[in-house]
Amino acid sequence: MADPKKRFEAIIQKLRDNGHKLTPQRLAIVKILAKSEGHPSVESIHVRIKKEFSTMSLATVYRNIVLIKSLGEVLELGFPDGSNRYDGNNPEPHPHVICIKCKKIVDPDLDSLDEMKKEVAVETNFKILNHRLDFFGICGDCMAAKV
Amino acid sequence: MADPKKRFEAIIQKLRDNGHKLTPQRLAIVKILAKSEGHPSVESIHVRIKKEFSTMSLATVYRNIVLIKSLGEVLELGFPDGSNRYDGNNPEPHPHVICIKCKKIVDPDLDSLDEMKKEVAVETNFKILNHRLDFFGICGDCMAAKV
DNA sequence: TGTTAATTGAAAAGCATTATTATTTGATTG
DNA sequence: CAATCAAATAATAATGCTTTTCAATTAACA
Ligand SMILES: [Mn+2]
Ligand SMILES: [Mn+2]
Ligand SMILES: [Zn+2]
Ligand SMILES: [Zn+2]
Repeated sequence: MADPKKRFEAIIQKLRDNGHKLTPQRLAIVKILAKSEGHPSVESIHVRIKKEFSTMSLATVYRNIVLIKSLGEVLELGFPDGSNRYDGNNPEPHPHVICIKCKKIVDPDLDSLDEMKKEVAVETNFKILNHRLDFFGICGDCMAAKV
Repeated sequence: MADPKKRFEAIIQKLRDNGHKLTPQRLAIVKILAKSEGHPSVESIHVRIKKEFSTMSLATVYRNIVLIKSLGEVLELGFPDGSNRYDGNNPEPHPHVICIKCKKIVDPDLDSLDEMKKEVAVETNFKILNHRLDFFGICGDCMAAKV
């Protein structure tokens, strides 16, 4: 895991470099994304910030995520059911392990993926630019909690 | 690739066994899914069948896909942008290679995934039940077509 | 401090999918 | 080979998440 403070600074600097204003709402969103503990959703970001800024609009969270995404500083994990989770701590594509019970999302250590990518490129004659790998299952906590 | 005729029969039999009627609309949908050439979308299935049944409703395509999915006879590839593609020829989870230019979807041969799944299970203490692996890139045809 | 373009909040619009409902129809039975 | 009836269909309305709109606000810069 990258240092959240360094990630925060890096994202802020990127915003500055591209001529974007640093509003309190924006800073609050970046702060949460820099850590991305548990891979937050738009909704959970909104709820957390509302405690401090009661007028914070959901549209503002969406808008800022679109902006930060366009700068390549947050990884969006969009799911077919329409839900989205974010990782601003590590914005590069990487595998995820998702608990279908408690919705926890974890970053596993896996290095065999690069080799796999090369295999696929050779076999299919594609130029591979990106990838997405999700494992779905039940986490240890939820297994233990089962009756 | 499985034999489309055998897949067609298998899906039809599954429908019969579960007490579902075999309507002409349903048979037309199953026929396309059994082959799943190019991993069709709801829209492309609808367009193809409309040529024969001009009154075919889009809702009917959706309904039947939900049904066939519930019987485990089609794999749904849902994308974050809301689009969906289907594979009724091989309904088990498997990797896909997707061309971002022409939207072609290909099934690569990859066997190292099972091992990876075991690694992840051990490392994260999850019980892995399912997975999704997509590679995004540009296919040979689109590379060649580039000016 | 004043100027200005970016950003915001609130509400409306957009859009793929799902639900509703009246009508039609496949399958079963005798 | 009809009659029956639950299942399926077509058409349309509703849903729910995300984006857009627009007037008001504000960060940045001189
Ligand atoms: Mn992650
Ligand atoms: Mn496939
Ligand atoms: Zn869990
Ligand atoms: Zn292509």
